Amino acid sequence: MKSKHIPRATIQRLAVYLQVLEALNDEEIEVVSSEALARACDVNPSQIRKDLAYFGEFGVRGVGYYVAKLIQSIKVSLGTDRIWRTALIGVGNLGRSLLRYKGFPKRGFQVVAAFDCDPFKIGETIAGLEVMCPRRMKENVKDMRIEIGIITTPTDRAQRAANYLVESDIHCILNFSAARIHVPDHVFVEYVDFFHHLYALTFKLNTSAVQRFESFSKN
Amino acid sequence: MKSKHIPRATIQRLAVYLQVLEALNDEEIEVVSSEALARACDVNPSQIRKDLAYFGEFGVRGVGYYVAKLIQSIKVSLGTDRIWRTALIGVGNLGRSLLRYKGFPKRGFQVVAAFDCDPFKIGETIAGLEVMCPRRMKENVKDMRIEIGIITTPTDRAQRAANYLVESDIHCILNFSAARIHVPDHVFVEYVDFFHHLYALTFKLNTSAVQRFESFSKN
DNA sequence: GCAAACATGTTCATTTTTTCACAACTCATT
DNA sequence: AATGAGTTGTGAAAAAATGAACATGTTTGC
Repeated sequence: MKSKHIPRATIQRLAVYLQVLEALNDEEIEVVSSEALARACDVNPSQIRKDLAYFGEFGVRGVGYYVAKLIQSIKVSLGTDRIWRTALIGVGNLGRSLLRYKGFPKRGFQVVAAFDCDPFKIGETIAGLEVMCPRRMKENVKDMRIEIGIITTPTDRAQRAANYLVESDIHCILNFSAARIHVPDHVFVEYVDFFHHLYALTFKLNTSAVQRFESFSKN
Repeated sequence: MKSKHIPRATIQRLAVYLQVLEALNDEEIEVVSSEALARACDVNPSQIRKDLAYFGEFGVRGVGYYVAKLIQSIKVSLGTDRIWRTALIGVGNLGRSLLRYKGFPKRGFQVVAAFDCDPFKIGETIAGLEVMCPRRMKENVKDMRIEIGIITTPTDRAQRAANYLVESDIHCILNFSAARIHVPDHVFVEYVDFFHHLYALTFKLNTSAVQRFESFSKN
């Protein structure tokens, strides 16, 4: 395997494989073929083999993939074979929900600090974390070894939150707000918005409705 | 423009364009060029022009795109120039948060029914909706003209929820649970999991760390 | 020990997506 | 009216992703 650029789509699929493999593991299934895994993930078997080949040779010819080992290999490939320490900025409804969410550690993450610029929220304790002023972010990021920032502010506060994060030397941002944010080149930003998925659905509904209409008109 | 298959990536980008355009509209900017929009969305200008060309000719040569008109055109293209009626299944933490979330109408959606199989939850009223038993789903879907189902159950209940939806003649499912669900071919499913985005970040962090290490070793 | 069945890793052809480059068109200015 | 600067829509080229095919390796059964 030679080092090469890895498609973003591959990373997304790896996340899916991981989820399906965890389910297989829970069912105490020990070995899986690319074909069986492909059926479960609704992709092409070669696709899976190729995706995995970017990172190494994890399977056994004539046998398949050992589920537990493959899970571990994918976690290493994605970088989630350890716990990443994150900070959350913006303690509104969404922020509070995330702070109270128990599922982070299982997926390789931990929220270790919460920030909000609202003086009424600063000092409040949520899920064991004291809400802090963003002005104190830089020192906290350093002291607490925070590597990822999660923005859950309202749209109009997102850029300021991003600025605080960048000034605190964080290069990785997960942005739940509706704002596009501008950061230096070396900073990675991922945008989360479940409406995008709803749009994908309405688009399909729409076009399939149009198709039905058109074939109806022709007859 | 001839009718052709439209890439999924195009749909996702349209959603981004829409968000940026709404922001421009709020700033009362009336006209935008593909180049300016491209900068804001961090994509290639021709990409934008081509994405839009799938659906029609929305711009004016020598001028650019009229923001308000383009917003409307994209909404029509995505099918969100109206309100879609959705039902939510699974009234846990996430389900409750979504039911209480005020932002649906602005994005073209409305949650008009909530289901849960827990007898202690049935009858409870959340955000003005009475939680109902999934066994009553089919009649409700018909009566209330529900077109999209949103699954917010625990992982092990997701498939059953999907079955209820399919039996109720719903062809569109947004699945927030961690389970892959199996449905007939004519049913569309979209999966929402923000950890996938975190994985994309840790992957990049990991590889850029490796690269730094490797170039350090060489010197 | 050998053959048959199985399944991976990888190459190669195909398909899809992105980017480039430019003709076509608009508008402001002279 | 003509010129020039600006911008779209689109065909062609380039790049990237996908899928099929097969050589390579493993296991089972006889």
